Amino acid sequence: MSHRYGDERIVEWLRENRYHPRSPAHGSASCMFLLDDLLSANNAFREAAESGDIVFQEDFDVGSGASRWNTDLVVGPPAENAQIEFRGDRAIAEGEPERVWLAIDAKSVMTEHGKARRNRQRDINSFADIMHRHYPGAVTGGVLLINMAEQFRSPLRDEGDITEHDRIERLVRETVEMFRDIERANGKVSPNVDGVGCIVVDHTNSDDGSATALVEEPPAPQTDDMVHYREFVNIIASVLDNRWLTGTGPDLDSFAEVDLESVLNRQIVEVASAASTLGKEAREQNVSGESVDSMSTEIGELQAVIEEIDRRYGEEGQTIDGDD
DNA sequence: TTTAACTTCAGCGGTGGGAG
DNA sequence: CTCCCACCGCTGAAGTTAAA
Repeated sequence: MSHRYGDERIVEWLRENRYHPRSPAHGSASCMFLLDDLLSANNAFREAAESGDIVFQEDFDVGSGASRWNTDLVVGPPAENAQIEFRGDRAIAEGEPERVWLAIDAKSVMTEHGKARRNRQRDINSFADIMHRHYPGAVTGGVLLINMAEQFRSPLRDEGDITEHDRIERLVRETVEMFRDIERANGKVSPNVDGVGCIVVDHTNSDDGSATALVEEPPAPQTDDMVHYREFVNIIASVLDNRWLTGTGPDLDSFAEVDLESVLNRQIVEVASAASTLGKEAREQNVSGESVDSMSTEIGELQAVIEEIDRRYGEEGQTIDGDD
């Protein structure tokens, strides 16, 4: 049996459930489908999940005050005393993560596209920013459900008040472009989002819900587009793999076996993470020796990685062609 | 168990600025 | 002037958690 992707499954969900804008149910469904897609797309991710090295949690709270964010889905290594539970036939257990390796926010633009898309764009940017402030190396992604039906029955409007979307094709094309244009991290550790996937559907939300369909022809993203849902799955899986799952960390003995660039990136994440903890303690004027030690250790390991890169590929270690 | 209090969410509409 | 559209913050039902 071949894997069924989240874009098809969310359409089926819309057929079988009543969409309500005030409910987080559709967002939650999207996230679980994406989780299944990632488990299917990447062996290292699935193996880590099956062995319980990583767990997922929905509605995960990050930060406090103005930089508070409730994240739809996070994945990371489990906390020390976490209750871990495998449920159904999903290959990953649910539980409290110690750190965040992956964070996903699901959003939808079903009607009033012109206004809603701006709001969702802000949401995605601010989500990625806040997430990275608390978990510097977190891989972040947004799943966007975009409606292309010409008519839409909003449960928030009066009975019989059906919204007519004139020029819906243009609206959807511009909405997709807007999410494509959001700045990407491109595999680097950055405050930007790593990927955004747009799922375009035709959903009137009236009683004949059977009409709901996945839109695959333009203006829906095409297969090579980075906002195409399946491309998005690949991007997220790949960054996740490179940053957290490949190699064994900055262990000098294993340098020969792994890609030094991913070791370097990963160690920078460790330094940033330690700096985040130390900085917070400094702000609260309550610095622990443990945090200072940890910061020093991580910087030392970063130094070791840099030296190894220099030793292997630096000017001293190889014949330089030509003159200067 | 039921009920109440709280949080979250996409979308609604008032508003103001710019174009015609 | 009028018309249009983007911006911004508020809304209120669904869902969740806590209380009774």
